[in-house]
Amino acid sequence: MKTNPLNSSQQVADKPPFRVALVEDQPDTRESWQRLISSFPDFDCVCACVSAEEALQVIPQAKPDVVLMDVFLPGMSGIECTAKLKALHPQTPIVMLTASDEDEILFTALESGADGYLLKRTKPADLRVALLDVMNGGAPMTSEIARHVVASFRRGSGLDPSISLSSREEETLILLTKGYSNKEIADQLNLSIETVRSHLKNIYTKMHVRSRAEAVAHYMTRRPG
Amino acid sequence: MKTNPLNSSQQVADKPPFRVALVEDQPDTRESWQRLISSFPDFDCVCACVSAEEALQVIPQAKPDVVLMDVFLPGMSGIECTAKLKALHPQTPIVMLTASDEDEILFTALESGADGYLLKRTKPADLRVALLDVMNGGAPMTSEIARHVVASFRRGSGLDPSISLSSREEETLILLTKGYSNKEIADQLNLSIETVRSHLKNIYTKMHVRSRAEAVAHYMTRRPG
DNA sequence: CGTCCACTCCCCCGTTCGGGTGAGAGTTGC
DNA sequence: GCAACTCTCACCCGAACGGGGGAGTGGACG
Repeated sequence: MKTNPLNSSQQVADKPPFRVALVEDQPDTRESWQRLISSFPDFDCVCACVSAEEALQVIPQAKPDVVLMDVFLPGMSGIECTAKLKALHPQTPIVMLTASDEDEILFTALESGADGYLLKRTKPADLRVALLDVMNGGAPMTSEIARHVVASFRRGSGLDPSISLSSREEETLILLTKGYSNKEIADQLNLSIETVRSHLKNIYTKMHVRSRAEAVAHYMTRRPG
Repeated sequence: MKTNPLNSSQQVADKPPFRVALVEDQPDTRESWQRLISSFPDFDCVCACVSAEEALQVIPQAKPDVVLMDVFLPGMSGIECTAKLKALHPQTPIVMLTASDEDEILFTALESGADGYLLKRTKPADLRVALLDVMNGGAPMTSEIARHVVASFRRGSGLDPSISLSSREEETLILLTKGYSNKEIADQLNLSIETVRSHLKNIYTKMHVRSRAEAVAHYMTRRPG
C-alpha cells in the first residue's frame, strides 16, 4: 500500500526485469520513451508498437507485465485498443499516456479499462513509480488527473444550453439528478422545502416534464453522465 | 510549494505553519492524530472536533488550511458535515479518513465534496504528503482507493455484475429511466400497476435506492445514456 | 419611477409513490 | 414432493410529490 510520490528506494534485484509494452505512433516520442524505460535497470521495453493494430497483434504474444498506451493514434485509437486488449487480458495493467488533460478523454479512457492515466510530461522517476504502482494493483495518476476524476463525482454533469435555467434552478436540478428528495435538496441548499418545490415547478415547466424522474432522465440523456 | 523538513519544534517565522482542523469522535484516535499532525514542524492542528456539529461551529472560525474528517461520526455523519462545510467554504480542502474502503461510502464521500480520501492506516509520512498535495489542488488517495475510483468508471461502460435484475425488472427499470410513471409503465408492459410497483420495490432493494429518481440517476451514471 | 424577474416562502388539494404484507400460478432443480 | 424463485396482483397507510394559487424582497433595466 504505497502512495504516489516520494520514492527513494532503489531496488537492485536479481529478479527478471518487468516487461513493458509501448504503443506510440510518433517515431521520436516512441524511441524516447523506449530508451527511457530501458534505462531503468528493473524494466525492459519488450515491444514498441507504432499503431493500435500492431499492438493487438504483438502484445498478446509479447505478454508484457504492463502496457503504456498513447491516447491519440492514427486509425484505431488508444482507447479502443485498450478496450480490446483488456478483453483479451484483463489482468494486464494498461497506463494511458496523453498530452492533454481534457476531461472527456480521461473519462473515456478510464471507462475503456485503463488502469492509470499519466500526462506525457510526467517525470521519468514518476513514470517508474507509476509502473510499479500499477503492477501492484494501484491506479497511478497525477494530482491534476486525480483532481479531475474527483471533480467528476461532484458535478452530476454539465449544463444544458438548450434550456436556460436560473442559477438556483441549475443547482436544484443537479441535486435532483443525484436522486435527492426535496427535503434533502432543501437542506443542502439551506432553503425551505417550499422554495425547492417552487424551483422544481419552474424546472418542470421549462423542461416540459412532469416528474423528477423524467427530469433526471432528460437531463442525463442530453448531457452524458 | 517547498517544505523544509525541520525536525525540531523551532520554526523560525519563515512561513506560518499550515493550519489543520481535525474531526474525529474517538478520543484516543483523535489525540493520536492530533499529536501526529503537531509533530510535523510545518503543520499545526488548530482544532480537534469531537463531532460534526462541533466542527460546523468551530471550523468556520478556525479557518484552517485543510480539514481531516472522519467518515463515521455519531449524529451527523462526516459526509454530511463535509457537504455543509463545502457549502460554506468551497475552497478549503477536506480529506476524508476511514477504516473502510467500501465503495458506496467512498463515492458518497467524494460526491459530498471531499477532496481526498485516505484510509486510517495511512502512514504518517504519507499523511503529510497527502496534506501538502490536497492544499496544492491535488486529490490524494491511496492506491487502493484510486483503484476503486477507476473501477467505478469501468462499470460505467460494461455490465454491472454487482446487481442482477430479473428480465421483468430490467424492462421496468428501462422504462423508469425514460421518465414514465408507474401507470405508464404498467400500460406499456400490459401489467397491473401493482405488479409494476412490486418490481420497483425489488429494484430499489437491489440497487440500494429509495426513489425512482435515485434509481434513474444511478442507472444512467453507470451506463451511457 | 415603474416593470420585470429571480428568489424566497406559504397554503390547499389530489395524486403518486414507497414500504409492508400477503398470496396464487408457474418454473426450475434437488 | 418440496424448496426456491419469478411473475403476477392486491390492500393499507403514511409520506412525498405535483399543480394551483398568492406574496414579499431585491436587483436590473429602461
